[in-house]
Amino acid sequence: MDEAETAQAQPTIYDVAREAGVSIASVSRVLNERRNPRPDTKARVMQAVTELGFIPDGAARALSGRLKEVVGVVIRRPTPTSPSGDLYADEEESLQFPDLINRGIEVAAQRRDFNLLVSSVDVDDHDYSRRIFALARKSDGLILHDQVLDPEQLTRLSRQIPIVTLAGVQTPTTTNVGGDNAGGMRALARHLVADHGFRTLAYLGGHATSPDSIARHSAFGAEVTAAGASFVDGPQWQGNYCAAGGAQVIERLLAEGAPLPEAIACANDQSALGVVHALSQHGLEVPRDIAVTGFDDIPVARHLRPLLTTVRQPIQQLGATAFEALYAMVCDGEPAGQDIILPTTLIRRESCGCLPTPGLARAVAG
Amino acid sequence: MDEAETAQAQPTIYDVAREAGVSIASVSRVLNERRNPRPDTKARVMQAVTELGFIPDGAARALSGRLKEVVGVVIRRPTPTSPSGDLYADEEESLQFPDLINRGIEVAAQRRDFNLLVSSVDVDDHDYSRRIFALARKSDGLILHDQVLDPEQLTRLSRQIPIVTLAGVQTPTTTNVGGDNAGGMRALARHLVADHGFRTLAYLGGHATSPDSIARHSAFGAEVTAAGASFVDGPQWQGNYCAAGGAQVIERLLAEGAPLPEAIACANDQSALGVVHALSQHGLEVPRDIAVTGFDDIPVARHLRPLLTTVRQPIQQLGATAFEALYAMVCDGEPAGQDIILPTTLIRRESCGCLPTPGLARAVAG
DNA sequence: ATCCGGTTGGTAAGCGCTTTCCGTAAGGCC
DNA sequence: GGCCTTACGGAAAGCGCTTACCAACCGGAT
Repeated sequence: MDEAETAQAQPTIYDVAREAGVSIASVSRVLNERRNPRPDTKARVMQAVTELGFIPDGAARALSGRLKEVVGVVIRRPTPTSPSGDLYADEEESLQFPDLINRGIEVAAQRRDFNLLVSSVDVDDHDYSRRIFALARKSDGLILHDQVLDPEQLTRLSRQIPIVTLAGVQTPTTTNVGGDNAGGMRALARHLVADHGFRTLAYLGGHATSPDSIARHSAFGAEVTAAGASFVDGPQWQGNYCAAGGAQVIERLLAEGAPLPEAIACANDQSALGVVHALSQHGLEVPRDIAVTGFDDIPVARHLRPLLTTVRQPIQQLGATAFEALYAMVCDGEPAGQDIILPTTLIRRESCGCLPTPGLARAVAG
Repeated sequence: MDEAETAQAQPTIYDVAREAGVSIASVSRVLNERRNPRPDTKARVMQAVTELGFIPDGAARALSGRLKEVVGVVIRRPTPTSPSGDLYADEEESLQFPDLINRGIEVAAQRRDFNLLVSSVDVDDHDYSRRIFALARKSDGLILHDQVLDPEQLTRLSRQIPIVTLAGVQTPTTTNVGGDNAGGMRALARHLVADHGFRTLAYLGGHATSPDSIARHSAFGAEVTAAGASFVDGPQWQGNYCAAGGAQVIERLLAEGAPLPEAIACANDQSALGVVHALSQHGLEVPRDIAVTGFDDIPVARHLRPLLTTVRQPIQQLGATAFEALYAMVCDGEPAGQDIILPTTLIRRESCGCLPTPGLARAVAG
């Protein structure tokens, strides 16, 4: 008999109770530290627990009125379109920013004994809302990256379960957490115009509907104009937060023979990465020929040549803050509808034309 | 009355049944497509469901004998030691390889309506095993990155729940999924020695206990020696899979005035990244002065200057394969104890001394 | 010794589902 | 029309846990 293989029998609380010669209530009380059981009861239970390798079933605990201790996280997976060949084939799958956010969420969640339940959706998935709703019922609360749900469904769902959005917009039933887009972009614009003297500047966007990208766009444009420089704008500057998208914008502009501005502020670092790459393919060197900047300050930005000038967001802290906000809603009944904005910092490195810091490319706060 | 705020009442199957004028059994049958209910019954249930916005509770479903539809994933979070200053402060938190694996798992899981439940552990966490065990009881099966559990506990846990390891070793009760370390490193060694004529080569390790790193080390060393070149080895070549670790190894060697080999094969791309960075800080240029290679072929490797020569693993496929193996164990009772090895490919780019591909840095399969 | 507040353990209800087991209605055949 | 087969709906059990609720028991005061 090959019972060694199929011995997937997980001990239940009844097994423990029988083994310890007590009732299941006592076992539960010992495990949850309720009502201070007598030392010898506690000892016998603990021994039975270790002996049997008992771990309480999460589903049963959750069902019994308590928390699931799970926070659902939804990220948007970019649609795999790779027009520029296989170079970017799965680059699009390297979502550094969301992954870092998730790590921030996870670290914060761990302190409360929560776990992350992750689901990704791609936009053209007709079925995405079903999956998000299913995720909702496996979780105590939801953290949504980007805009993965249309406002109507968001509202509906937020009546059933606490929701925190990242890079979304706050609603009466929903809390939002984000970085200070406007402040960061204004500082960047001032630096590029006032310190470097650039006269023509463009903003390379993220997703067209992204509130973050929209905010960055308008703050940058306004500040550039206010500083007396000219803001190059138009639909051809629409990227998608990915390196491939940034590269594509450059390729198109060059193919059309359009004149490039003196500086390009990208919606995020990944886009900037693609832009720098595409420019170098055409013999244009950053920052010698043109300045390029990013947003986020993802870790790899610190290993690129040239070192990327960017606006730093406290990425992990964004995630941690989102979790704490959600936790407060779940456990303390904290009301939703807040808008939490974390500060951003201009990081001047090389790609804007600042001189390389000799010896070590250490970040310089602006 | 502010009931608008606290109306967190999630409808249950009873509400639906009442609304539709049927029994809860019928509702369940409609939702799970069992026993082909009569059209009008189905219609009334469906209407009640949409009207109330009902979504079945995951915990209750799971408890009722079915699956949780959750796969637990444990990653090892590097201990935050940043000896080289704040440059690498949270670079260590950018775990590109694990994150890509997870994406692969997630995509595969989604096809089966599973979700990823993620937990990270850092090695010095005394409490890590409790957390992994808790995760186990919230999941139908576990996928473990690295070696996050000692063999004894692994065995114990694997008797209760199916486990697939990545980059571990397969055991009688556990299936392992990994890339072909030996094959990839042999091809790399041959290329470096035979095609480039390097005479002294070193391997910069990952974690000392990582089976992957050990396999890469010995395959590389053996092939280098077999090809007649000399293999530089020793404890000073111990990295930790992170850029910071790679940089540190170089810093120490240079500080000691030790002669560098002609080529350094790193345990993974992240290490190589740190190595290249550290070398350039000391005026050593890759590949002019020294050759450096990676392993994994993470997407950013394609944007580095110089383009990184590396051994490509099908990263996302590793994740997807791990999930499918686990799923087979969970649902079809597939026995454990398999060892699944996916092929690797040598990718010759620039950092080994190969000429840059003109125009486009496209991967060249070896 | 009797009574009484304070503890501690056991019993049982119930969380929201799935599923088995019946009962009944509907349809096919003689 | 009566009988058998088949199809579907409903009642109820039960998944593994938490937590009232209640019984028993402790020591101290009377």
